[in-house]
Amino acid sequence: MTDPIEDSTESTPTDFIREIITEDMSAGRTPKIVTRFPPEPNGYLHLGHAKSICLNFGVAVENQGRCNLRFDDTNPAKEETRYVDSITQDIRWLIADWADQHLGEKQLGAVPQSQSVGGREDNYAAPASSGVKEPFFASDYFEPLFGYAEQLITSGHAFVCDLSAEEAEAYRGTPTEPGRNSPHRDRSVDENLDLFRRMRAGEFPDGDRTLRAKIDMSSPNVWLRDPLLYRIRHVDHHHAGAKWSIYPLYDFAHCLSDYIEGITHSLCTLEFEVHRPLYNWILESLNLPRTLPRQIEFAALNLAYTLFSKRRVLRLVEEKAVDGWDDPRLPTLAGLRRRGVPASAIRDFAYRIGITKFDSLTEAAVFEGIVRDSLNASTPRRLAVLEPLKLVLTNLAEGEEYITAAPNHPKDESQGTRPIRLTREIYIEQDDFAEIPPPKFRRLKPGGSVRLKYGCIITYQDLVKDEDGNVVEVHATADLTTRSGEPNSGQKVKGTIHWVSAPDAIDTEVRLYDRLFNVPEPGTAEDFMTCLNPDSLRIVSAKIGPDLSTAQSGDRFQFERLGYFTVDSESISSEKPVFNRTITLRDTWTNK
RNA sequence: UGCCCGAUGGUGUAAUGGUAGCACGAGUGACUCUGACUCACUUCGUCUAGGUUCGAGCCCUAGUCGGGCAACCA
Repeated sequence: MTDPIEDSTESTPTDFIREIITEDMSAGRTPKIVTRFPPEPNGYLHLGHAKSICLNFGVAVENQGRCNLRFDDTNPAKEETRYVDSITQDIRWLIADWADQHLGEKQLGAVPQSQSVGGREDNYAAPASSGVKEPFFASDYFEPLFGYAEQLITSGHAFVCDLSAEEAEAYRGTPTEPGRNSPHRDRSVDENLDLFRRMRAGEFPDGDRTLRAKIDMSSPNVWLRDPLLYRIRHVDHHHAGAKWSIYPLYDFAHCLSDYIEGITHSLCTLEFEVHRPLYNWILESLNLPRTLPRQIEFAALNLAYTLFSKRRVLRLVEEKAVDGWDDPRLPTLAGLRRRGVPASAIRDFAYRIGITKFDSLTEAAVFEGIVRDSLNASTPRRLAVLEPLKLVLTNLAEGEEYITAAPNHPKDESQGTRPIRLTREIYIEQDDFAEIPPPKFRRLKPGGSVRLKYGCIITYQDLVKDEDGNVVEVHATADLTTRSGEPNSGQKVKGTIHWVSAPDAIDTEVRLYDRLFNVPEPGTAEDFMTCLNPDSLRIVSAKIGPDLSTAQSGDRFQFERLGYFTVDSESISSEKPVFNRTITLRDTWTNK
């Protein structure tokens, strides 16, 4: 395989971030591009993360660089190992065979090495080139981070503050009013150092003291008003263990984690824009020997009819609106995978939407169109009937049968054919018959004819109703001379419908997924739980043939005229495959 | 009533002082043993007002509208 990017259906995108990076490269500001994807292990990855992953890995691939996977795990109260595992798995699935060789990981168990750069001590977390690897963890940097905090104290850039959370908030002022200096702001370096070390030693209870940067309480940017650097938390850490009773906050940990890993471009979403001066302030206050990373912000993804926020998705899970984090209706990577969406479709989508600083709302049709495109090219075709109606071909005898070789793909002959058996009794889709048809109805109706896909042309004869007046059976006659290979096979009729032979038919569960919300922006509603689409999941008992009954977990098919379906990965224990509908075919008829 | 950021067809984006283009959607038609795919055609845009310039979507000023920021979250 050549450059994997060239194998994508999309050409390499250009955007303002890639322009900056290209310029930094050509100006010689950095010999190699290193980016990072820094998830917090407190939830599942979703489509919004995929945009960031594809940006960070894309930039790395295009510049022969590297993208580190780093867990931003500085808040042990909210983070869990199970999320570390799911995130790692999701990323590997998304980037495998595309950017995998650009994934930066470290040697299992490695911690940053102290090295001397230009006579100054430095900490560097090197990527592993071979051996057993694992992702990077911000929590592996707690020791050097502590050292950097001591340096900040020593140089008069940080102090220990005894204010409670409520007091600190009151001292901070408001966006329009300046804050006031903490009464502890002018402690001596020695006292600060002593207090900070005792914080680490666990001498004080949670919330008793904090380490704060000493910047400017009257800054118009509230993030520069002596922001917190460390807080006391007597909790064990899922990765670092029971060693710590103080934990660094995002602003302190993130910029230094970037630095320690040699990140050149730290790409994040727009809400961190106002943090950038602090990001730079911390790094510039430390007299670090290597080139400093540069933070650049871009707009997060918003997709119509869906929600990304972890808090909200968690509520959907907890209140059982969906069936877990990998529910196929969720925009989580795990959910999309289970839904049958290929990783390549998600990558194409990430490229297609572009990178800007404009807070946009992407139409659902963009994503859906790309999923259809990616599935259309090579997904094998099958016939399946979702809501069966019995049809009897009255001119065929019981036991009479005709076998046709049906192509597995209309444009890819290399996929070969499979046998299809036409018999006296078959099932057709309820929607494909109308006793009183609407205008331009091209399916079976009284007095009309249609073609059975891969079968022959049939002509309506009569119907059978139950006592409630529902059509329970349709009778028709088959013109066997119109079968493939027969003299009249070229005969035209207005419609073609799909069907399954009754003796061959097996009942199996098919889950028809639709959008979870019925409003474009559920996140802006008073309560998004009131916007749930009651029909987001419909379970039907469908008729499938023998060519589908042995399908394996993860297999994908197009059920002709219906959509794309995949075998549910969580239902493998049952003898028959359970199918999830990935997406319908484009439909230019139903809405007319 | 502070600071930061943004604004190009219905939507997402490109044009980096020199012809406003692409994709998706929508509409119409062709084709069709999938009302799919494919193909053809059509529709539709630079937030406002000034300024600089031979020339402004792009640069400057002011305004309007939208987003973000005052967690011991990230």
